[in-house]
Amino acid sequence: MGRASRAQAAEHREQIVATASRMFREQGFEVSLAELTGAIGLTTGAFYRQFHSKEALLGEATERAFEELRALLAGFEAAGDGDRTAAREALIDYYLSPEHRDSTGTGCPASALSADVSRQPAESQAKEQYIRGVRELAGWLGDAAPDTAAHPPAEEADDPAVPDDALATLCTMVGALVLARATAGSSLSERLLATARTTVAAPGP
Amino acid sequence: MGRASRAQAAEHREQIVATASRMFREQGFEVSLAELTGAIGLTTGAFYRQFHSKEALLGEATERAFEELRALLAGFEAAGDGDRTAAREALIDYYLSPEHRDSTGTGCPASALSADVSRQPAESQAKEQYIRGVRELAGWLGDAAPDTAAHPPAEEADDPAVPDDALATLCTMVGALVLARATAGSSLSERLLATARTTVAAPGP
DNA sequence: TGTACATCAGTGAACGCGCGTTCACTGATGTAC
DNA sequence: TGTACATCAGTGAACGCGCGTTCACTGATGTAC
Repeated sequence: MGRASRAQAAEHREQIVATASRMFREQGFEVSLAELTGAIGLTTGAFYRQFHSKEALLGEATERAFEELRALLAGFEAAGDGDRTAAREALIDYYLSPEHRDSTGTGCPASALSADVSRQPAESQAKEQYIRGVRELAGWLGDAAPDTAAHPPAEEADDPAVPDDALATLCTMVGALVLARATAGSSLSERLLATARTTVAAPGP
Repeated sequence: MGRASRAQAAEHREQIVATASRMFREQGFEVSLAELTGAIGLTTGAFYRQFHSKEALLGEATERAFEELRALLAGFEAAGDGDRTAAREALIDYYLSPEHRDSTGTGCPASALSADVSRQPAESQAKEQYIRGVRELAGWLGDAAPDTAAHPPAEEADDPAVPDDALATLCTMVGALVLARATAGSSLSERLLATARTTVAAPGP
């Protein structure tokens, strides 16, 4: 191929992170560099011109996946035009849909990467990015919650931006999605999604 | 070593399944046969005297993990001495404890194996065993639910043994556990467990 | 109960393969004049 | 604006290694008489 231009090299780096972010969510962190770089027409040698190691990519790809989620949330906010309750409901409808269940690669990394991140060492970039991303997602759910006035004052909690009911809602959403994916093909899968939708649509007492 | 007796061979098979059931939950299905058999003092050659392939082990190990869960549930029932509400509360206390979070290998396979099972083909033994196990766990939660009288008649649902509120409770429990594991080491982790415990202890409206 | 022999659980080395990583090389890109 | 040359993104082959699986072999176990 000869030497690519700086703009092309930057674009290749971008493609590697974007593709890794998608393939890691679909198939886990064990996707090989050959498969990853092959998907965008490069060889593994090119990878090492851009990254120090595969491990370095895990962190960047995790960060990228949560950036895509952030853009999705912003889209729901924009569509709601200031109505945060509507934005929250739009997210929930998407999150607990069969479409989201069946498109892991472009879906929520809090669900898709949970097992891979659990097996990463405590100091890893992937884990740090994951925790930051989950905190942000829970915070968004809290900001958008219908009963915002009921939230305790910020200084009472460890994670001031995240009220308890938002955490509980996130647990139900993530649990429903990971269970629906693992049971896909059985009647349980759709029921899990539908039941969770009903549960989180109306916040508990 | 020479030839082992039939009883020893059966015991070795038993050990392989039990060890796989634990290691797969801890590290995923990608644990190597060398590491697995090495953990009980055998070589990979011995494995193939007992199993047709690694894939065959995935199904048996998944089944075994859910058998261990069934024994745990039976233990809670026995301890409750007929009080199923107490048994349900005991399971929830265990399920959403830091101890359960930190002992994936001996913990609930519905949470520990969800990602691995999601990536298995639809017809795989592992997936079939997983679905059966999740249905049983949800059914147990439904049987033990405090408001049993409120359940709809059996013929209305796809999975007659599993009422909706048991599915919702299971989603919250599994979501809390997988998120707590992925965020272990951060303050979010304990909060997820504690919040989920409060949420599922008192069933919603 | 003892002996002769077939069985077969487990060993250990080999197989082809794909992994992450490295590196000499290529040749278009970017720069200095 | 043109020319000479240094830079460096990407190639492709190689590296050591571990993977799942196979198989000739060992020798204690199980069985037939």
